[in-house]
Amino acid sequence: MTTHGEGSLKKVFRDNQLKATPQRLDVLKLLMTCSEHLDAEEIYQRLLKKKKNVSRATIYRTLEVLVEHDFVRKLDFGDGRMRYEQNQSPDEHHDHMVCQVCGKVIEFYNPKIEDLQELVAQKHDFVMLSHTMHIYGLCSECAEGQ
Amino acid sequence: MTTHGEGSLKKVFRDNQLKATPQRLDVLKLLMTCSEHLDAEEIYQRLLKKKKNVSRATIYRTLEVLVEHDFVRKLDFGDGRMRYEQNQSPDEHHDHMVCQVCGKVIEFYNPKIEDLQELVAQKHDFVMLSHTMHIYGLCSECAEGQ
DNA sequence: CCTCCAAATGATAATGCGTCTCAATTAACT
DNA sequence: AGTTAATTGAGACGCATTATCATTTGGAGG
Ligand SMILES: [Mn+2]
Ligand SMILES: [Mn+2]
Ligand SMILES: [Zn+2]
Ligand SMILES: [Zn+2]
Repeated sequence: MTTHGEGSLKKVFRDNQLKATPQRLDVLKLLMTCSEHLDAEEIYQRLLKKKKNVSRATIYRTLEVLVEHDFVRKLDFGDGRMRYEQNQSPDEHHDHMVCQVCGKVIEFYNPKIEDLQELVAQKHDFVMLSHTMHIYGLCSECAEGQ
Repeated sequence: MTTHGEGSLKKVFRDNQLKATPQRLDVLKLLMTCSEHLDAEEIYQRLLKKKKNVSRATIYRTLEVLVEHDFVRKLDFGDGRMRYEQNQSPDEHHDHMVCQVCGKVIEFYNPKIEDLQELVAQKHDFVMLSHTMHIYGLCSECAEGQ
């Protein structure tokens, strides 16, 4: 949970030969101070509310750049649009549980599953570069109300 | 690996109050005799080649019906289109490994992972209704050629 | 500061998968 | 065979995302 000053954020871009534009800084700052899993439109709307006008095209382009450089993870929960979350550190991986009623997202990390995934891949002479694991169902609150 | 006669396929639809139209039978027969993971366009093209002209709209509608009734599984490998595969039996689940170079799909089933997924869900008071697990990387052939 | 230019932006057109509409057709029951 | 509600085909439409291109701008160099 490091606090990110303005300069620190600019460094993120400049260290990668990218211009530190106000639009990029706005998008990155929003994601760094948000624990939710936002889609592009939600990012656009939240910035609007803060009088930060960034075009949708630029939001998509910035997200692409941030994903390429591993500052952001792009997630597909199967509802037709991609979601984005900060990627605190490249080694801090987690998977997701998504409630099909209220949309709540629960994050989890299970080292045993991670190890087994690697084993399964090896068994098939497959080089695992990434994986996705999504559990869909009902969160405790939504299961309660039947 | 049961062989499916024409009558057997018609039964699939009629048992569910659905008309056994030639278009639906064509789509179902193709999927039942195919071990690949086809998208809607590929299904359309393969039927065309066999002089079975089924409109794209009907293919989508038929797939929707087949998925609803658990004869077919709809898969999302994250490349922007859905893929479909026969669902031999409702209890015979498997997950997928996808080569990011050649697109090859390897199917696998790991009971330990399945059990752990259930445990993780329970730990969060989450009712798991389904899950997806995709391993992305390089198949043995593509890893070989560097 | 001032200049310069490749990189970035915004507006909007284009793409692509998938769904919807609606008139015409047809499966299946009597 | 006649009836009718379900299904089909053709094309319009929706929506998230990407591409285009004229305009703007970050930041290096002077
Ligand atoms: Mn997350
Ligand atoms: Mn499969
Ligand atoms: Zn819920
Ligand atoms: Zn391969």
